[in-house]
Amino acid sequence: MSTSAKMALLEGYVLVARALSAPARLMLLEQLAQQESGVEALAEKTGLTIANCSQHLQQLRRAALVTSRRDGKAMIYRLTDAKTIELMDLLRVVAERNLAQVDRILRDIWNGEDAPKPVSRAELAERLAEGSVIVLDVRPADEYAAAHIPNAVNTTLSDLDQLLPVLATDVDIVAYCRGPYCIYAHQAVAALRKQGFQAHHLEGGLPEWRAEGRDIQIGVT
Amino acid sequence: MSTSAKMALLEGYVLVARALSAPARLMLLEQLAQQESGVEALAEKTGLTIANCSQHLQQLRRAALVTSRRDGKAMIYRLTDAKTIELMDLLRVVAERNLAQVDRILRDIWNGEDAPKPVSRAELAERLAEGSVIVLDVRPADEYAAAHIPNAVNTTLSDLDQLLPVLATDVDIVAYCRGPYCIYAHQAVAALRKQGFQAHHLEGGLPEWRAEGRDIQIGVT
DNA sequence: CTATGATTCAATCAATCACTTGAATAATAG
DNA sequence: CTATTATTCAAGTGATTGATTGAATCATAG
Repeated sequence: MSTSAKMALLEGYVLVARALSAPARLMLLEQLAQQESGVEALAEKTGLTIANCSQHLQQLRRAALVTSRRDGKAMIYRLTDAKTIELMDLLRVVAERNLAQVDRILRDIWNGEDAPKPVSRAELAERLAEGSVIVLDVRPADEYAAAHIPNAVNTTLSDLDQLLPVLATDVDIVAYCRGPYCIYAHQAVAALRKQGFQAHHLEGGLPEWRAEGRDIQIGVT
Repeated sequence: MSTSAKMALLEGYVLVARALSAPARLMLLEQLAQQESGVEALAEKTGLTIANCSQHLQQLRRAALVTSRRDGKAMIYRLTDAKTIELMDLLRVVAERNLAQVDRILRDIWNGEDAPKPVSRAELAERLAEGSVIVLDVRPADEYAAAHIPNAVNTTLSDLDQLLPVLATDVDIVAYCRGPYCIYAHQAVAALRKQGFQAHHLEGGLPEWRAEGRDIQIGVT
């Protein structure tokens, strides 16, 4: 019992770790951290086939990281526990601290310079109230439509160039995307800074902003 | 670049998650959280063959969770970063919160009752100073010999029965082992409570106690 | 009750993993 | 230099994983 209980526990931990050890599943979890979703929506967002997506979701469910409920003929998945987001975040931190491979990719985004310090949510809220900042939402249009920070301008990385001419050069820009796993905001900030803009990225993403109960503009579902 | 950079980052995170997804490697990390060690010592502690242990260690090194240095003809491995311990701990918490399978094993240890609240390190230190507590070190003898909490009594689970008759029934007992991954202390406390003793387990284990700079009795190396 | 549509299951294949065995490397003792 | 000891490498085996395809399930609409 002594050793076997320990092994059984370890196998439980391993089940969770295994669930996090496929890029497809990390993408699914990132997406589910935004909002609960059906299989088809998740498949489209992640670029997986529906059957494959379904199987990854079931693997996540086996590890109890997600739960599902039926809504008509659709199955809706959601995160079981917000702790999972913390776990993914810590996974990211450990990887970024230790893995040269990851560090290099992040450096590439910033063209060798150090990443600028992120803007805290409290600071952004304050500056939003003053109106002394432009907020950029670098997520797909449908996610922007569902919910966004008030007065945020929606753009994608590829459309950013078109937006450049109309942006004021003397006002700070704060970009955000989905959250810590999402690098759209980083890439947008890097591109903006290259053009001479005063750009920063928001700490975390929309889910974190929302979780703090901050002001939000909700669209039609 | 946009998508491929993201995929490359995800693969980095996956590398770390994969490193945590084998029981053997979790055992190795738990052991390395105690102290840096050579391959042979680790193999013996974990019950792995030396070659197998070496390969797991290299997998951990590939994920940059451990680093190695040479000492004479021995390779000494140690944790790269204390954050890894946090990551393992959070992995444990998520698994225990969500996985019925894990919860059941823990319940089995406590015979269906809820686990008693652990004793904080501050509280134990205070009561040690008063002398109003018996401390039980439920780790293998060699680890006890290397370092232990002052005045702690060393025992193993199998030897616990022999110790029972000599223990005072009117004094609280606090048991500890390696840390959060180690369930010896839990099992010892459960056994003691079954016999009517006032037993609790220490929050964390010896590494945590040590990390706080608390009093410790160090043996010969 | 039958048809429809969303999701899951089942079967398959290539790739990877954990483990074992035996040989190869590297540092020290004699 | 040679023998010894600690560790790693290399090759092989069985088991598991991720992805694909097509069939099967299940709740609702008609």
